[in-house]
Amino acid sequence: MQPEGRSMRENILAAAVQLFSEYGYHAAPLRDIARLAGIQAASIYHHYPSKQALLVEIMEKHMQQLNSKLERILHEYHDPLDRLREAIANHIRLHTSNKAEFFIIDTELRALEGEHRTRIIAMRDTYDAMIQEILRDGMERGVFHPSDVKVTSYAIIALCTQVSSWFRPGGRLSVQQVIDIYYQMVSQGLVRVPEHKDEQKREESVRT
Amino acid sequence: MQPEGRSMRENILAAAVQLFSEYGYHAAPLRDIARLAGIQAASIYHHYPSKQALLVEIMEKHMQQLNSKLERILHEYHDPLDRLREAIANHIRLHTSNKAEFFIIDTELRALEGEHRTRIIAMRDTYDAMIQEILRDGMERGVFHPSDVKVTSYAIIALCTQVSSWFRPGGRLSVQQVIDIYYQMVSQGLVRVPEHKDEQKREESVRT
DNA sequence: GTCTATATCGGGATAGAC
DNA sequence: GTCTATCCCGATATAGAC
Repeated sequence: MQPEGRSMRENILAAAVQLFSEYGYHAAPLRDIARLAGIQAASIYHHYPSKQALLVEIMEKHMQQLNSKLERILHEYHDPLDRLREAIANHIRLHTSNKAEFFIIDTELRALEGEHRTRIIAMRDTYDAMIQEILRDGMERGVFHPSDVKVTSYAIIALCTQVSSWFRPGGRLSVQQVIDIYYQMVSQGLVRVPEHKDEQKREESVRT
Repeated sequence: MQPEGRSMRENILAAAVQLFSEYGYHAAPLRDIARLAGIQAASIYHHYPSKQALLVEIMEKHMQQLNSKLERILHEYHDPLDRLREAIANHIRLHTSNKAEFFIIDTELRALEGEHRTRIIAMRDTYDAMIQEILRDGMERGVFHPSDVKVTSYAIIALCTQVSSWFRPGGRLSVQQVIDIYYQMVSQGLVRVPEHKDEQKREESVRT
């Protein structure tokens, strides 16, 4: 079932990714992972010390990638709009090219035990902090509307993250189209403004 | 541990809500639920036929509430902006007043078996369809920017749903403040527009 | 490096007394 | 309506042969 060019270690991890994302960590039996990889359950222990180790390896690898790519974007770009667009694009690209892996990251944090949990959550917090830095800087420079930085960052991340739950490669929309739609929405919002009233208007309370 | 005014049936459900949301459905042992409710595991079966039944009852009850409230909003309001604001408010109000329950709905759909799964997913699809109707109508009437209705609906729902994962009652922000921030963001977006250029501009491709 | 066989445990669920 | 005792199964993980 698995391509032959991969090592058994990789085969096992790929099988774990598939089953963890499909049934969840606790509901995916090691025996099934083994069967998908074409070996017996006991043989997994030659490559990994535990089931938990599979989960940790999946999460760590891809969180690291997400973080390091965003870090590079922050160094390369300095205009808040560029940063925002590139951050959204980065998030969506990874969440679509590695759908299953990021779906696991976003749904199985609870399944991590002790140390591992603390470490992965710290990585996620680092990511959050970088997004918040983009927003804070953009607001200070008057490019973004003033607004609650933390809440806004959660909102943007939630938005782009969820892509991994409905996106189908080769489906109706290309990755780039999804990126464009989301960037449009985050930056401009839904509402069309037919005439240009005093822009202070939006600073007032939303509810009349 | 549980208030005395509730029936044991309710006690058990409340315990299940707490543990399912904290550890996940599969990781929450029935014995622990029983202990939280102050009885033995076997006694649960006098009130519920199975562990699965607890999950189904939690999900069905609150999805029904979410749907019926949105349905009423669609009947009461006809202006797209009112509808959007009320839909967001409804979603966020329920997701904050019943944090744990909706967190379960949003993370444990996979844990539903057979029939139940189909039924709950159908309820969710009904909800999606109502949100999409608000968007479609608003775009047709020129109140919203033209954009992909499905993707936009997923985005809004993802945004408002995630509130249940970080919101703390009695925390820094009130429910109404969160609603205002989110409505602001969905309707207006992040980017401040200092001068009012030709509004057709936004219809063009985002990437130069 | 993979196998078969098995240890060990904890899970959901049931039986039947009170 | 709740209890104790227990069934039965499937889970992760280990031992040791090949």
